[in-house]
This record gives sequence, structure tokens and C-alpha cells, in this order.
Amino acid sequence: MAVRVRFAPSPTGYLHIGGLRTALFCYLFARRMGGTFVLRIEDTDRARFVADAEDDITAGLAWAGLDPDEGPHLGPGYRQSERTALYRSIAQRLLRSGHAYAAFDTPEALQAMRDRGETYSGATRRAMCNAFTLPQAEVEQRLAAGTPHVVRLHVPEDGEVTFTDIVKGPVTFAADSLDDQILLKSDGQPTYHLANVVDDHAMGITHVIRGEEWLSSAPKHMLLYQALGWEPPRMAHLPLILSPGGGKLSKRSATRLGIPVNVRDYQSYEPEAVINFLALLGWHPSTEQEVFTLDELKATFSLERVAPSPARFDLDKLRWFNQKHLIQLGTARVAARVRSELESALGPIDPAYLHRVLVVVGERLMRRQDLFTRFAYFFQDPESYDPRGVKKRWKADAKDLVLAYADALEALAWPEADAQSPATDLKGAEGALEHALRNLAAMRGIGAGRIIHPVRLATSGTTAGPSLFAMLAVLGRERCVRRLRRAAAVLGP
RNA sequence: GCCGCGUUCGUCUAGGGGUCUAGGACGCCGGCCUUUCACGCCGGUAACACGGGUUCAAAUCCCGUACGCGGUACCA
Repeated sequence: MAVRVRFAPSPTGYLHIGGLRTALFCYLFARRMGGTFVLRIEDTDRARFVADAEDDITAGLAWAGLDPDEGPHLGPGYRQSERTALYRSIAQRLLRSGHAYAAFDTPEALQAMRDRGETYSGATRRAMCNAFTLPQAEVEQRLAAGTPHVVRLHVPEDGEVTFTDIVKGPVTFAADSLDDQILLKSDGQPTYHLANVVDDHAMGITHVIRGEEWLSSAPKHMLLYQALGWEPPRMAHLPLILSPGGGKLSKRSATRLGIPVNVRDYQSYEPEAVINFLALLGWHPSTEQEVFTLDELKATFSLERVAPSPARFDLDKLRWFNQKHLIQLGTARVAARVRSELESALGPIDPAYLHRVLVVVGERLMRRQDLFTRFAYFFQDPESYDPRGVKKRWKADAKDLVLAYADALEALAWPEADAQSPATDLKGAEGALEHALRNLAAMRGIGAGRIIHPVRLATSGTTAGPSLFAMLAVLGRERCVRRLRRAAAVLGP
């Protein structure tokens, strides 16, 4: 049978990183099995509905490269709010077959019951106000009069519910530990439990892949499939993602640690890296490969190799993946991703220049935003000079040497890179720059390092960076000379 | 409280009765390379939660305890 998997978020907030992980596993499994990946919006909660949440979810999936084969953006019938009639008719059917019943309890009465430490179960329902305790005539009269009521699942008083979860293995619940779940709310909307089961069946879902927070309600869903005479899908409950401290990955704790909670806040990471990181959080390939593209993941993923225990979010690891993927992406694609952001911050940038910068920066780029911080000097003259670097490298003769080198650069035959060709053949310039510097050192009878370090400091403001001559070649004569002279004036002897 | 699930280096994990003096990756610490930084390479640090069984043999199977996570809503 063709595999059909669905990702079924609720539009009560923006797409969460944990939600993306669930979506990823759904997607990967569907692709691996040659099946279909469905996006279904579970908008049955009117009170918590967030208007732009659905767009955020769709955008988040697109950003990550997880394209649904079916979904609300492709056709009607994928939002539960469009399917209420279906849920109501199924609820009626359950009512008729005795698998569900009407209950009239007030919120206050329910609260009082909870305060007593009880749940609405086989053991307590006889103390409440419902079709089991009211005379049948009154039930019918109330229903006819349109009295507000809910429809509850009639959970058997004994026996147990067992099913085999693909990641958790065999799971067993005693029926009397299950409460009489509300299926239809008094406003006529279905709860998650009803709508989810009805839709999974109606949409031919073969595998339910979702977060572990659903494991406890899974037996109620199994009961529903049973009552309806439907074959239940296979279940796979994914372990949750925890914060580094071990607790829940809450907004507050996460932001304090610099961990974005919403997918929309991952803009400074490459989607490929986030995907790779998420995939390995709970899943392990049988090999020791760590860096994966989406295509590679699609080819190797399996639910059987998903770990049953929760995993903690590790920012360092995400950063490492980000660096790996930045390298794997290559300068052209990185340039395309960073250009507009860079230009809106710093004005127009010559594409060929940007390309040369990326080549020279190379694997030193951990995150795109490094170009605005650690490597900002490629786009703006340094505003200050690293004090520790100055202390260590800016000796008494530094000013004189830097000035002399500036003069030498002005006189130098400097093969400028061809602006039309981003191929960055800067080797000629590099050689000339190095030759000029070593010449100067020889004339002064000092080591080249005596000049190299002050020059780096003067032109970049820091002591760390790419090979000096490659860096100078990229910066170009004008910037170099200006910066050398300015540093000499500012730093003095 | 009750129900369910889980527990191997700081973190992600491999392993599923003997091949485990427990492997890999991130991080951290050394070293090499390099007149910077990063990459790369070499080396180091560091774990089977605890207690009982079963077995010739247990990280691996069973039971209990502890701890963690989830659920216990007219939220999903």
C-alpha cells in the first residue's frame, strides 16, 4: 500500500523548531518510501487561532525545503475548519452506535471534579450529568431544545488497549486509566482527537508520525478506530527536543541561551544545516556519516533508527553543521543568499567583489552574519583596532613601516582583478604585494613579520583573518593605502 | 498523586548476551602545519543511573528504586 504521511500543525502560533523536526521526519519517511507528504491544518481551536500562523508554517516548510504534495495552499479540504460537517456526522454515528454519549456538565462541575482529583472516566461518569445518569426522555428533550452539551467517547470500563509504536515498541494502557475524551465541543467544533482520527482515515494516512506528547492519547485514538470499524494507521511517536538544561525548550529559556524557538528566527543559519542538525537529533544512520544533504537524508532515513529517548538541543553542534554546509554550498550560492541583506545594510556591492571576499574568507565563515561582524572590514574601513593586537603587534617602528609600505603600494604595478570576471585570479597581485613587503623588510634588515602584523592590524583592525596578501589583494590598492595611512595617524608611534 | 515513555562520555549518539580494556561526532585540552586566524592532521579528557536477579558470560535480558520527560483541558 502506498505510504501517506501527514504533518498536522495547529495554527495557534508560529512554526516551532520542534514542529519542523516532526515535519522533517514525516517528509523524510514519505520520500524514502516513495509515498505522499500531506500538510493538514488543524484549526479547530477558535480561541487560540493566530491569523498569520498558517502562512508562517507554509513559509517555514518551504524555507527548509520540505514541499508538501498536498495541502491547503494546493487545494481545498486540508483545513479542518472546512470539514466540520464530516466530524459532526461521524460523531452522530458514534452516538448511535453507543460508542459516544452526550454530556451536559458545566465548566464549574468539571472543575470541581478535577479538584477532587478525578477524571471523566468509567469510574466517575455515573456521578456526572450525562446520558448515563439522566432519564432518556430528558436527554432527548435537552438535545431537542438545543441545550449546550459535549459528545464524549464512551471508554470501556475494563480491558486494555495495546499497540506497537514504531519507535517506542509495544505500549499498553489499561482502559480504566483513560478518560472519556470529549469528541465534539459544545460549540460544535471537534476536538483534536475526533478530527484527527476522522481525517487520517478519510485521507488514507498510513503512518501517523508525531511528537511524543501524543503518546498518552494514542490509545483513545485506537479506541476510536475500533469503534468506527476502521483500520488504524501505524504509529510513530517521536522523542521531544529538550533545552540544553534538560527541561522543556520554552521560549524564555531558549532565547536566553541564544536558541531561536521559531523557525522564522533561524534566518542566520542555512536551512541545510538546520535540517541536518535536526535529522541527527534522535535519528542515526547506520554509518558514521554526519554531514547530509536533504537528498542524502531522503535516501537513507528510516523510522526504525529513531531513538526512543528525548534529545537536548546543542547550539555548538548546529554551528558546526552550519559551517560545514556553508562550505558545501560554495561561494556562488552563499553570495546569492547574503547579497541583498548586505546591500540593504551597506549600500551597493560589486558582485565580483563580494565573490572574491567569500573566496578569501573561505571556511572561516561560520555564519552568514560573520560578514557583518568579524569580516565587516571587507566592506567598511575599521573603526577601531583590537587593543590586544595593538599591544602585541604595534611596536615603536610600526608607524614608519606601515607608511613605507603604503608608499610602496602606491608605486606598485598592481594587477587589479578583472571586475567582470569573478574568477578571482588574484595570484598576480598577491605575489606583487608579498614581494613589495619582503623587499621593504630586506631593505630595513628586519623580519617580514615585523611588517606583516602591523599591516594586518592597520587594514583589518584585527589580528585574525585570511592570508594577509590575499586579503590585501581583495581589498584593492585604494582601501589598503587609505587604511594604512589612517592607522599610522591614529595609532602613532 | 495517577498513567505512559525514557536513562551509554558535558552534549548528540553507536552498540541489542561473549568481538566493549565501550566506537564516532560536537565541545574542551595539548601538538603539528602556518610569521595571524581558520581548515586539516595527530594525540588527550570523558560514559554503560543505582540495587537485585537470570546466565559459564550482561552496557545488552527480567524485576525494583531513583531521576528525567510527556499526559492527566469543551489546547493542540
